[in-house]
Amino acid sequence: MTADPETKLRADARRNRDQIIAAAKEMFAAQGPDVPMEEIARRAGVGVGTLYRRFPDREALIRAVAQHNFALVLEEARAAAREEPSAWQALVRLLRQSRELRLSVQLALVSPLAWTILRNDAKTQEFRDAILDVLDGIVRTAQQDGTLRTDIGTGDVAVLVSLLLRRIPFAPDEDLLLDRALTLILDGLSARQGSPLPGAPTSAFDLMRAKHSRKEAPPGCA
Amino acid sequence: MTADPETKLRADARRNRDQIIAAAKEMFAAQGPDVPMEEIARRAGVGVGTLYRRFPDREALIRAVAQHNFALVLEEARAAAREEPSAWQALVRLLRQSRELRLSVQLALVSPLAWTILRNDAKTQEFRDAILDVLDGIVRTAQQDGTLRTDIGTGDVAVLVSLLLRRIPFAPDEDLLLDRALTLILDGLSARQGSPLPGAPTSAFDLMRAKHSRKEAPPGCA
Amino acid sequence: MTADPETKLRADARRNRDQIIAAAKEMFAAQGPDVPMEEIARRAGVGVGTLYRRFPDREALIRAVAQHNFALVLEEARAAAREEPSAWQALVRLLRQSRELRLSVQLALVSPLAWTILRNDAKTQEFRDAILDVLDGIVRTAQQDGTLRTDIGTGDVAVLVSLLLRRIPFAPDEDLLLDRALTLILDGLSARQGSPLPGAPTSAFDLMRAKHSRKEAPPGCA
Amino acid sequence: MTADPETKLRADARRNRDQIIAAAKEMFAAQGPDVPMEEIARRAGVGVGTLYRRFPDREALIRAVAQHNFALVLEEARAAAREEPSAWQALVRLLRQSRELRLSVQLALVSPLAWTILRNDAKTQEFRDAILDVLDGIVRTAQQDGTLRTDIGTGDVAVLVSLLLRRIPFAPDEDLLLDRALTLILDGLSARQGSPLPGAPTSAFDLMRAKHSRKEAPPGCA
DNA sequence: CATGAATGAGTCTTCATTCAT
DNA sequence: CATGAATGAAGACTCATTCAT
Repeated sequence: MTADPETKLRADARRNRDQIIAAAKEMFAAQGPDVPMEEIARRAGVGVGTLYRRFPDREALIRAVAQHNFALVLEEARAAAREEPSAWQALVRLLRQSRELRLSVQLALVSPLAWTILRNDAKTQEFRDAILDVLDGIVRTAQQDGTLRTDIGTGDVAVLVSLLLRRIPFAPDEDLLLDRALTLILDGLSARQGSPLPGAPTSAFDLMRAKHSRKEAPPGCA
Repeated sequence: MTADPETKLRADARRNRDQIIAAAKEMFAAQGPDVPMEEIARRAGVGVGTLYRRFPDREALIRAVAQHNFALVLEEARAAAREEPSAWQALVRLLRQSRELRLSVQLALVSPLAWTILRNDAKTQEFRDAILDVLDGIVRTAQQDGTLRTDIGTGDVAVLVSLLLRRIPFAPDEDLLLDRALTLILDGLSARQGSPLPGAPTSAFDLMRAKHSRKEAPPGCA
Repeated sequence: MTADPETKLRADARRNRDQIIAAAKEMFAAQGPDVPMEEIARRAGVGVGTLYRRFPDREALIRAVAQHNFALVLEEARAAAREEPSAWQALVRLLRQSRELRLSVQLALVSPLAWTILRNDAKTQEFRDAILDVLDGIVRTAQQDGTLRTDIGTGDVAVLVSLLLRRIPFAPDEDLLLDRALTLILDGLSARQGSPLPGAPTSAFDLMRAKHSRKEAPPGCA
Repeated sequence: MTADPETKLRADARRNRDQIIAAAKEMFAAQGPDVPMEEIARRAGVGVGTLYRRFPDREALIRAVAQHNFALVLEEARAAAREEPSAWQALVRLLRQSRELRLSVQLALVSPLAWTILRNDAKTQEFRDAILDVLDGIVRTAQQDGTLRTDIGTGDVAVLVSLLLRRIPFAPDEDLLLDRALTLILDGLSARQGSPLPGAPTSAFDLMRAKHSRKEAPPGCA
């Protein structure tokens, strides 16, 4: 639909671009978003010059990596909605898959720098909204099916997703731990029960609202 | 009970030390653990030299801030265990309070650098273990009271705590959202119900195990 | 025959490298081995960055300068051995030339820092040994010719060489003074006479032995 | 004769002063004249404040250490002249002793910084001249005795002394090596023989001349 | 007076970005 | 168009010196 930079590139140039994004993704994951540009270039097997030709500065690279990741998540979400027999199962898969995407996504969430950059990036927001859209469909259907509590909204689910994307400090066997946490959370989501929740169901729109307050630093920034 | 470096310091030196930690805490929170040392010094109202006299390098400062924060959390946990009428309520308070400590704690969790530093810091580990100890008492009591699921362990609860310590990307009204998430999670923890969980209850000890594998980089590091 | 780092460099890079070494040599001589890197860079007509690209730190630069100098001395020694009609004359020329190399060599001998660095540098040791080798040939021949005392060894001569490499404090007309000292010393070396010497002739090997005790600080270090 | 700062000091203050000079002498010898002032203070067992009360800055400390050392050398020279049966033997002892004073003196000769400071220090010059004076007496007498070559002057001897004050780079068994070198040099000095020397005998005055060109940087300085 | 805390200027070193080859 | 060399600004850290306790 959109993706200009991905089209119209000579084969080799295209390959370079992909290698750079892959390299950056790994290094961002491992060392945070301030790894030296030169190291990214080296890992990608190109010179710095080439990197800079493709991405004019670090911000552009961060944006590109984030978009790339969000696109994968969106793909996954659509596949879940499409392929799973029930909305609840789609939800389960989504939460679980998201966790698997953790390693590639979290990079973008980790640093206040990246945070600010992405908050102001239109394309990233579009992806996010598209993902929320898909999630919204799943949530509503699950609630109609009677499998999901009706006192919650898509936003609430999104929040839980985002929590599950993080690393656990110092933990051995992180995967199993997160798997168990996921199950506990799903139990909290199921229709069977109900502590009263504070506030009103948080809609997808509530989260999208965020984009109206562009240019803001993350809360807590000086 | 308290650490050595905190005692036996001339009055003014002591005050400086405190101001530096406070300043670092805020700036780490706002900008991540790589804010210029000079800015921290400025915010603390001292010269860089003073900062370096007290903390020989950035690592030492990060450690000090982390220890300071963990001490607060431990204090809170003990207060909750002591003052609340039931273990369940202690647990609820703990989860909620921890969330309030979020801003000060997360700083330490955010960067791969900080991660590695703290993973290898003995004093930090001691604090963590002490906190897990308190939590362990609460969890066992709540399970005996029949308010907490018995197929989970202290470690599982700790994981949920740590998840709730994070920021939510792009979210407006973060506090309300996390409050709702907390409630959902508590519902998942309550004794009323039970999806089968993968693995066995994760004990406090399971998490403490981590300390045996010192010196390791965070998983994902190259 | 020549070192690796000197080859395969783009023409301009190579020129820069040479200029940096020349500049460092002069400034080390004039101000000691702790002149600001930036001044060296300025004198070489490059930015600091360039200097650091070529020599990762001060130590590397010191090593490079020392190797460069030792290579010159070795060249000189070989020329003397090759071109002079007698071994004695080669010896005289060597002692005299060495004195001329004083300005460039002494820099490396002056500071405890440089001392330690070079003592642990393999390439520097190789050069030193090669020089001793040439000297050894000259010494033995001169002794067979009956022009050089036979109760001394190559090491003894080397010691005298190294003494003549130094500056004389506060002296006006340093060159003439050293020239006279050199003559006096040569008189002491000539076969004509002989006070008994303490110990046995010091061989080249005796000096090379030093390399077995690597990593040692200069005698006198705390 | 002169020494004001050494008089009129309370006993403890005096002891402090001595300890500081001793500490500085050792550290200058071991690490060069730019060791941190604080380390000198620590080794002397006093606070920096005390050090600075006694010596307003590094230069003053360097001067004090140098004067202290020169005073020792002067003492030695006088003792040699007074106690030895012949001038030649006094000369031998002087050269040998000087070598023993090496460790304490060389510190002052090592760095271009110290060099410049001392060259401009009147008291240091006085000491040097007094030493040359004593040496001059010895030299003249030895020449009259017919034991010392007459084509050399006191300055020539002084140059040889100063050469023997240095360290030998990388050498094992430095002491024996210098002992042998000393003997060779003495052989060059003895009256028995005579290569023609360049220039004229260098008098003590020739060396003293240096003080007329105050404020000059060491030859070779930028 | 002694002490050691505070200050800040001075260096080293790194890295984003530009540009010649 | 790719490369990697050059640049210089920015930040870490040290240490001489001053000054409050």
